[in-house]
Amino acid sequence: MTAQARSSKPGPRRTLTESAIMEAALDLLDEGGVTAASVRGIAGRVGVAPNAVYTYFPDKAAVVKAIVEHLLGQVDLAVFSDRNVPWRQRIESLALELRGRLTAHPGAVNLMIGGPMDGPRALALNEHLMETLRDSGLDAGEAARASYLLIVYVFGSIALETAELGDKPGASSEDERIAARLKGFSAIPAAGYPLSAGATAVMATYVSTRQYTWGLHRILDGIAGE
Amino acid sequence: MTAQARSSKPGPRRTLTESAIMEAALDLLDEGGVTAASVRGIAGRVGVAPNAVYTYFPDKAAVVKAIVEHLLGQVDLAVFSDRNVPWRQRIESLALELRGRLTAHPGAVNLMIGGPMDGPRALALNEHLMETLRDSGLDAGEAARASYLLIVYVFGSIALETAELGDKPGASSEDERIAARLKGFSAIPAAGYPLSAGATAVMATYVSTRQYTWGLHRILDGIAGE
DNA sequence: GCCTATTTCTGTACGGTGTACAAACTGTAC
DNA sequence: GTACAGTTTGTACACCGTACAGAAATAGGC
Repeated sequence: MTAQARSSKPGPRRTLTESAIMEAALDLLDEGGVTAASVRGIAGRVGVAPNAVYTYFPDKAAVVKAIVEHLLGQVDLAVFSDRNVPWRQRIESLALELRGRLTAHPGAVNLMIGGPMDGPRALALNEHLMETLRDSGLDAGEAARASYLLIVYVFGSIALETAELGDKPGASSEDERIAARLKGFSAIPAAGYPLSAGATAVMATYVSTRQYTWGLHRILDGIAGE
Repeated sequence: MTAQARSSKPGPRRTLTESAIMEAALDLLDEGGVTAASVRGIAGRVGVAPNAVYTYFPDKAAVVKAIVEHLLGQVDLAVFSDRNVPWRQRIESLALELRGRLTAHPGAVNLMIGGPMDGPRALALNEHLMETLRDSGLDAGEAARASYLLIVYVFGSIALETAELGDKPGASSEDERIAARLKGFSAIPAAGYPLSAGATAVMATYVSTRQYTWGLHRILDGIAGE
């Protein structure tokens, strides 16, 4: 409200910002998984004492929360609000976009599962999903349940797929993740792994976008076909 | 092979067993969540020095793994192998049984998500799911994908539902968990929460078995209806 | 009977974590 | 120049998982 609002505060030239901390944390998360993203590690990467972080965030959980919200914020919800596009296609786009954004940072996804997803971005995403489901002709109750189902599927699959690999650095692309997942499943033929008979094959399919999309279609079939 | 195989080893009278450690850990998990289930806490509950645990388990991860396998072992797979029962009904029973067993120990479920589920019991469960899906008339590839979808749903929903509450003690029954979940969502009317319009309502539905079953039916509809 | 081998448990310690507290520093405003 | 306020650091605490050496206790061989 006062006229003289600018960068005119006492104190030393600040070498730290919220975004610098978040970037460093996300880098560490991508490189070394959840174990690498310690407060000391974050501060060290920015070249600062560990406690300096607490000037900008009340605790480590707040840093995590900010990163999660940042990632969810990269999903442009406006694109999926076009009511000329059929609702199934809108949901599918959203699910694939979300998967793409989040599996690029497996370590961050691992952190999501631990804490509550109750930030503004997470709630907005939920809200949008509800809105789209309303266009499907479902009543409010069914739309709420379908939203639950879809959220479980989208986040559940990402969670299960990245949980095992979240702590291992360097497995960012889908191919690398599939390779890492297949390692240790000797019963699986090198090529065409989804067709193997045993449970090991199922474990291996966890990481394939193809399976993900198939499952999404089956869910949408189930929702629409009633 | 030798005839004199009995309890005839030197050493002091053991006050510790694998199962005593696992029981103490599970108790702490139920009471105080993952943070309470520390090695020091486990040992303290049994009345022993922390390092004594390492006589029976190589590390803490092994304790967790043993607990997970123990819980999965409580699910009697033989009951679901009756081929006279329709495959959909068999899968539904399995999913509900699993949910019941696991949501009784939210803290343990939280631990499951972190580590790989590659123990004998987990693989057997997978195998059984595959087998049942084969009876549905799907080919091997589709059965594998459907298995993926179902595993994601069953474990994903449990994971998402219990992640937030896993660290909070005393929320073991479904009613308590719903109450805890609803706390903080002021926009939700006290009764009939699934019908509220906003995303908060969807968040609240996470904990209801009704939603869980509804989603399961929609998935089975999607799988069967093609 | 003692002696010895073997197993279980304890004492202590190391490096790691998140974080609280007070002091030191660095800049702006008067 | 002096006072003030915001930023960063030094130090410390309680906790974590766990490695290592030694003590306690019991079995079998003589």
